[in-house]
Amino acid sequence: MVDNVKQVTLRDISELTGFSINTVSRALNDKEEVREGTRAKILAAAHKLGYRPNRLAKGLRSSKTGTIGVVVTDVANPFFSALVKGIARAARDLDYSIILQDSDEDYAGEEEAINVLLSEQVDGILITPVQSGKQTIERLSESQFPFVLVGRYFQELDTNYVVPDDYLGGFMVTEHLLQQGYKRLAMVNGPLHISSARERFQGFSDALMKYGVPLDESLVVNGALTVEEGIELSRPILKGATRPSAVVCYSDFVAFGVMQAVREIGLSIPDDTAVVGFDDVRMSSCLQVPLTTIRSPKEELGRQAMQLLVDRLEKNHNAGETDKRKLAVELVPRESSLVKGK
Amino acid sequence: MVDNVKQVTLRDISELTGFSINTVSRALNDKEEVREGTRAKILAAAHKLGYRPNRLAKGLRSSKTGTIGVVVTDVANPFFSALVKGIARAARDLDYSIILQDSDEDYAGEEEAINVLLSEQVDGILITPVQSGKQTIERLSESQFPFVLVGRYFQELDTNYVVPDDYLGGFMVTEHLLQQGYKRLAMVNGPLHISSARERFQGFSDALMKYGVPLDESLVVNGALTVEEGIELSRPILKGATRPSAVVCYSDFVAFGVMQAVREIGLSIPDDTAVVGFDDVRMSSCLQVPLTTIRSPKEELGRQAMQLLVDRLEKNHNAGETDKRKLAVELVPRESSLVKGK
DNA sequence: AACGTTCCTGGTAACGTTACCAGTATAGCT
DNA sequence: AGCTATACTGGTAACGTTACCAGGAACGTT
Repeated sequence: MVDNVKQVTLRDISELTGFSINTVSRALNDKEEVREGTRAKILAAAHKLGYRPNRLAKGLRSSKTGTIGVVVTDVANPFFSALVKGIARAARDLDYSIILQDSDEDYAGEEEAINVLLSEQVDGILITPVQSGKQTIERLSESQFPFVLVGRYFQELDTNYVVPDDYLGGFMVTEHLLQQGYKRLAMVNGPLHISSARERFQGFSDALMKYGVPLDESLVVNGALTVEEGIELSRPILKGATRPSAVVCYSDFVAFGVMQAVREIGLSIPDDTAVVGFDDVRMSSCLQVPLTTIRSPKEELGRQAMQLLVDRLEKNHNAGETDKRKLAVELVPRESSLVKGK
Repeated sequence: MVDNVKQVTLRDISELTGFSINTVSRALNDKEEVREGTRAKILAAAHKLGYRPNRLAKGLRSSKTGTIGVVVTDVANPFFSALVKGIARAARDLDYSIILQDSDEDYAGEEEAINVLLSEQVDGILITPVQSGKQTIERLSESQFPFVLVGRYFQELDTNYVVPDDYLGGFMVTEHLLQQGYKRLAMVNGPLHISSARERFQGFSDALMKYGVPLDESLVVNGALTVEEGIELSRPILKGATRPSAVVCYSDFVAFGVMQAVREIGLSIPDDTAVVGFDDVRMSSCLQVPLTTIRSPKEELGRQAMQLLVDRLEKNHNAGETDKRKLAVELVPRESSLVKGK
């Protein structure tokens, strides 16, 4: 029940029941050394008054706030909002609160966000790093402050992280195209400072190698994050001399842009040009030509990251070693890459 | 800079500079009664030590935490994540933090979320109410706790709110269809306990009346929120005896579902059946047949709600009267409702 | 020179909670 | 009955901050 809102304190319960504040505190925190009858009376009084512990005071005294800071690069992006959803769910289950910060894919913003979170005395931080710099994360790491990277990581840094297996994803989707018979593969990739962009490219290129198909560097472009960038960056490739028969995109968003560019030129999907994405955003299956993509377990990434962080905080669970997780991804073949008649 | 992470206190600065804790506090809070030289020394020391105020202690003492609670029904929904984005941006600008809770479109979840937020001593709450019950909000209202409803509101409750003009949106999009020559209009609406569903329907029905088109109740169905529900609920209507020539949907999501159902039956959009949505989610323009929709100013809703709340908190700005805002929406006509040759 | 005024600074207490230690009462033992 | 052990309870201090009041120095005024 959302009872009255003014602060009810241990003191009020103490006065109502006649027990000291100490006893009241112990009773409410399930400490053992309280007589059952006493505890019952106190609990009843607490309920009656609508007692709600003051987490500030609790946090100040015990230096555990039960609050986790979360920094994402863009909440409005469905990938990250799904991640946040997973984090929020896990937080509720584990009885933590989350303070959300949006870095807007900006390095200074990330730094500022972390500072605010530290000022808020959060117990730990979950962060999808911007990755245009790594000092911030390095500092956090050196300071021993508990944090977990989610969705992106630094290969060269020894930190906890929970990410999708982007390399394998890149490999799988490329192999899929090759098996479908597509030969001239292009890639409209994200900015290379982002780990997932690098890994997906690596998978892409390794798959080509495995199938003996040479990598045509003129068909690879980097830096696309949005629909618009997908359109802009794919145009030159699609209009170039050696038109690709299939385009691997950094994300579903970018794929939407590429699809638009393809149609703009008058080509059809998938007959003239196959397009594949990454993430499996909700809408990708709703397109008239549904998008082939790699499904990453978005909510699960958030859930596991949260769980990992809390485990570290509460159990001090092998605090020495870092925990690095790459979650399995899944190829979701749809029409945008299916050869007619197959 | 993300400096070292261990807590630096006023005490540390006090010891380093030789001034008392009080003076240090005053200097850092820009109080007037501190000599300039003193202030400079203190600021320098604070910077050197990497001082970061402890917001718990600050909040405990001053009963202002600089933290706002945010409750949404589903962060993973692009409409709400855009809203959160706006809130997060405004929060950063206004120097507030936000604690995010996801009620999962569940009434008990909402109640729980609010209780947690109160326990966190937030200064105020922004909430998109679930609306399957209103007691929670009523209690909040009675208790005088500062809060603002965002995106949804209760017509019968006198509270602050910032919502899109759903009535007008429903009216505009319906009028648009009628002007395009569509006559047999269906509506796949959301659950009627949600204010926006009721208002959009009202706009729909008033527009029909204005144009002298009778409302066919067999073409109206309620309760759709997701893509799947859009598919399921529209099927009977589309397969019914009196097939509609156009379908007004509760949201873009629902419209995606309806579009799928339409194609499934073998009809084409917009020639056989026009489909229009609501919200203008990012992807709606990327479809092969781009979706006509009503654009609601999602980030702006969040921004204004935050601004309103903070104004109330800080300026105690006409605390008596509630502030009710309906933001303008915009018709975005696209192919999914454009008659050939027009 | 004595006085009030202004400006700056420090001391003390408090916000609500919990940790630690000390105290009291009861029970169990000889 | 007297003793120790046990079970429960209360007192005090502290977390880091700010509000309030008081004190002291420096200055100008008469």
